[in-house]
Amino acid sequence: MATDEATYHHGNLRAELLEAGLALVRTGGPEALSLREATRAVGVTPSAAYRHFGSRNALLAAISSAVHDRMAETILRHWPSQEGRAWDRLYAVGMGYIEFALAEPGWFAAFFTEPGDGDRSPSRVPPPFALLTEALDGMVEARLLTPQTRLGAEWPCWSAVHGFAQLAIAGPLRGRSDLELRHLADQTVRAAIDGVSAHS
Amino acid sequence: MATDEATYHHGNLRAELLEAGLALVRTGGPEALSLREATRAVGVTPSAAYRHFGSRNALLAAISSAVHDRMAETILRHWPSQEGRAWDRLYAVGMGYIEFALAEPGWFAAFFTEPGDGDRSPSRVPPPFALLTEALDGMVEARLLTPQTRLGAEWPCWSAVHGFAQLAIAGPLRGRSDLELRHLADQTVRAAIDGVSAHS
DNA sequence: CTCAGATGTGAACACCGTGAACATCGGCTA
DNA sequence: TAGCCGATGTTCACGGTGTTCACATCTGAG
Repeated sequence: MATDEATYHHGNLRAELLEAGLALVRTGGPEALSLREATRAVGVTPSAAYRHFGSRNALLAAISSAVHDRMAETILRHWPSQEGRAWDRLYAVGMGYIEFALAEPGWFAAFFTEPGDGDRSPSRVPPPFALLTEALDGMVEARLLTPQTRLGAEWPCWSAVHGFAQLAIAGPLRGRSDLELRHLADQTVRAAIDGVSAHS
Repeated sequence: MATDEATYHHGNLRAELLEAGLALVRTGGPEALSLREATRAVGVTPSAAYRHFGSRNALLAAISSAVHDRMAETILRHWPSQEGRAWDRLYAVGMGYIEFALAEPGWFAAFFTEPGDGDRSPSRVPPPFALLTEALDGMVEARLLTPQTRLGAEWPCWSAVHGFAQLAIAGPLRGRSDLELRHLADQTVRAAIDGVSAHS
């Protein structure tokens, strides 16, 4: 629909601001999010944003939440469908996490945003985390993990993939070829899985 | 001394700006670094900073580099002195990394800063990384790692500790008690070491 | 049909990074 | 020793930012 209807009331400003913000963050990371530019993009005054978000940080938090959802969708797209592939599922969660981060570095940089001041949305468990716990539970069912080693296994796993993404995007691994990054990611995810199941 | 930063003419603005910047970043992270506030703190005009740093980002890069040095010092303080403690050394590197991050979250947030525009300082290998490679080489000498598994082992290790720090500072682990964090850090570092040495 | 609440506007404030022209001062050379 | 040149710091200005507050406008419930 063409957007030249000059109504005083915009209609769904909140959704469009979120979308404009997502576009800004996508290309430039969280630093590139500008309230003024986002409002400019949707043809509205800067102050209008404050009817829907308590602050720039609140908008950023909403963006971060939307990014979590998109990552979960990406991971689910690579989700092994058959039963009895517990190891493959855990591997897919790890590699999916990293692939999303490499494909959308700007979004990934906004992954952890502290709620801050004017944020009203309830902080929830990030969807990718839910997939990780599910995959780890599957490892126990498949007897690849004991209930003992299962305890707290989320954190070594999440740490490994999140850290790798950070190293590859902003750290000393930046600039390496996609092929090399994919190989190192594979090594890292395997090491993480081996690490949590070492004494099983 | 080959150090050129000492007293060109009058004061040592460069060093004092760096120190003021370190203080700013320490409490508020990289976002809190303000060229104007740093110059204000040392009693100088904003533009004066541009005689020593090409841009705000260049100052931030210098700060980041200084933070790397401080972390390396922290790690070295926990360095097992005796020979033949290869595993302990690797463990100490990992735990030292995490402890520094938890103790100085503001500094740690500035850890990876892309050089950007007006930055002239040569990008070097971060000192903590040098300690990691040294510790891993020690693992090979102690036959706890094969030359085969040694290849690229830096990345799973660094990923794990860096990711854990991120999760604990800005991510879903924020707010957990120090005791719990220390326990999870221990678990994560052990898993990382087990992971890289799984098939040795 | 009315009017109260939700939504968007306009102007203003206090910051910020950055650049250009100008002032100052110390060390090297003649 | 005189004098200049380059390094250092200042002054002023520009355009950008988040945020607030009083005001204008629209919309839906009674």
